[in-house]
Amino acid sequence: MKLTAKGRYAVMAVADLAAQGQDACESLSSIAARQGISLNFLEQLFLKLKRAGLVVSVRGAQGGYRLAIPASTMSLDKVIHAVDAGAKAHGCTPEAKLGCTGRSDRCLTHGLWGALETHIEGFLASITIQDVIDDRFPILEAAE
Amino acid sequence: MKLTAKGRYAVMAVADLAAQGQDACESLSSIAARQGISLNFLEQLFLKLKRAGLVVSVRGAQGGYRLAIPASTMSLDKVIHAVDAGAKAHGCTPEAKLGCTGRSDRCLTHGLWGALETHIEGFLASITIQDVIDDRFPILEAAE
DNA sequence: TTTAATCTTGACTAATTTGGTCGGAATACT
DNA sequence: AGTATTCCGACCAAATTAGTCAAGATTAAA
Repeated sequence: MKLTAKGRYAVMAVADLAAQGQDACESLSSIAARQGISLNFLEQLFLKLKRAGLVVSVRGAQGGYRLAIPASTMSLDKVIHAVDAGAKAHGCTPEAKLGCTGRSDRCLTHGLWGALETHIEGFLASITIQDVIDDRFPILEAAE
Repeated sequence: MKLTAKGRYAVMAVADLAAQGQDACESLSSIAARQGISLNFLEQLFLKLKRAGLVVSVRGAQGGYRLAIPASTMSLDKVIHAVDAGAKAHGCTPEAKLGCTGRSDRCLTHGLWGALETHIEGFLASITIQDVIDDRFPILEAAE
């Protein structure tokens, strides 16, 4: 799970699309204009979002994109995973356990990073695009 | 808050040091040997850890590093912040709110990334080096 | 049937970050 | 004096990021 600007832009763009109405069909150019994101960059993002089945495209003139599932069931981790696909899990957990067992007698942080990953993912999974539109975050303890 | 290999190495190294005993004075070469980390790289990390007041150095022959505070009070976020200093906060919260207000009528993800950051930080703050040594993680729900 | 709007796709790139090395001082113990 | 160690900045290669460009496919409208 990476938390990059790309993921943030994707969330912004999807939220913008959803804010136009549940079944609104919006062109990328209008989203780009509203959110101040480059059109070409948006295309890149929505291509991945489409492949992930989060949005559907309407081709041709007057075309655009539409949500494939309701905003209230579209969790943030889905959106972020879609655009940051192939994100290598950090930590020593991937298949080969690189430099973990075998080198030192015991990798002290082996399970830790996995637990952290799980934690973050759980948090993002608990928030939906609808929550973002409504400015409502489930657990916002001490955030400014 | 960045979660990079550098931060993980730092946690590993500090945990290794702490595992040698609360007031043990260990040279970086022995830690490097045990953990399979390059000596030069470790120096870089411990320099920052020292500046952050987490460890104290003993120069000269037979010198090394020692914990500056008990392992049971050294939380992971302190360690990670120390080595990943200057980490730019991601999101639109830094000073100028780049491309946030003023461009679109409202930034939909403004508070969100801050909340996420807070959340991760809280998680890391709840775990201490002692916990890592004891292989005990506060809340390990579904992690392998 | 044109035409124009729009999506689709992959290749490319400039800048930044990451993880790490090198070489040399400074310092302190023996 | 000699040696082990920390200190510290410069440097570097590879990966990643964020983003551009160009060309093509598809469809709606005129």
